[in-house]
Amino acid sequence: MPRIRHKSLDCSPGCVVEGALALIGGKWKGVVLYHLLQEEVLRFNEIRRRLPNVTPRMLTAQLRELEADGFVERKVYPEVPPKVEYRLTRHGMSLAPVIAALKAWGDAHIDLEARVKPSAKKKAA
Amino acid sequence: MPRIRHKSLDCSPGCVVEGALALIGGKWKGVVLYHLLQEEVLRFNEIRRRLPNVTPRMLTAQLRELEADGFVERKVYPEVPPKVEYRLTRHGMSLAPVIAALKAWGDAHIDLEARVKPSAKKKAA
DNA sequence: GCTTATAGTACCTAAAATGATACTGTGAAA
DNA sequence: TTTCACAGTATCATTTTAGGTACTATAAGC
Repeated sequence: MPRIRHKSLDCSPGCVVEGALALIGGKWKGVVLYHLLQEEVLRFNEIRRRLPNVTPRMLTAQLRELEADGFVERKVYPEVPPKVEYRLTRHGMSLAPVIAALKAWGDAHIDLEARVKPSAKKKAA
Repeated sequence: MPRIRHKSLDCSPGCVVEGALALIGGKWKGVVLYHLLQEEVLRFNEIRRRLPNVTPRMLTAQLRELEADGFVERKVYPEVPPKVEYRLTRHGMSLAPVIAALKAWGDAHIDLEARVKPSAKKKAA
């Protein structure tokens, strides 16, 4: 997904829309937020199991960005084997209506069986 | 923004969230949709003027994708100089609650003066 | 005759974002 | 003793996305 990173956000008033999208627009951020909204607390591999196609590299990256943006909190237990819990911060929870709107729209308009979206132009194999 | 394009969307139920994000996650799609929701009809250069930093190349690309995804309708008038109108389709209008949620969240949580977002890691110049 | 506006296109490049694969150290379970 | 799970890293390559600049045709306005 395109990270939106204009130096100047001078496309007001609509640009907060872009700004919001930039924050949750990582390839897996939406689902991660969704699951954390559902489950309160999840460990790294618990999230991973819910996202069958994510690589640990990507999941780490997405979680770190969500953490940097203040949406999730990462709690490391000094145990062996390692134990790390992820949960939403208050700021992260404020995204609930956004995620809910996306979910509602998706449920109503996305056909999961048709696994390829129109604009995903793929050359005829 | 990362286009989401897994071959199999088997991360249900949360993955419609990703699916939805993939559709509106182009760098300028959010703002374009926002403005079209506000104004009903806009011509190419009218949109362009509302997005000070967009290049015609990018704007065309975003509009074409929105069109391919069935969100906007492109109406060409066979005139000279050219006249092309863009407006939302019914499908595009169904995104209204999503855009509204993004806008509301952004208005509440994004500081437009602080032009750089936390996760936009930029090396100290 | 020159400039402007319209709605783009073409070509090239740079910068992100994503992906594949292999690997780490430790303790417990088999 | 070998294997497993945990929570990641490291390294590499590929794919996408975005941006820059220049250019098109035509008619109207000056």
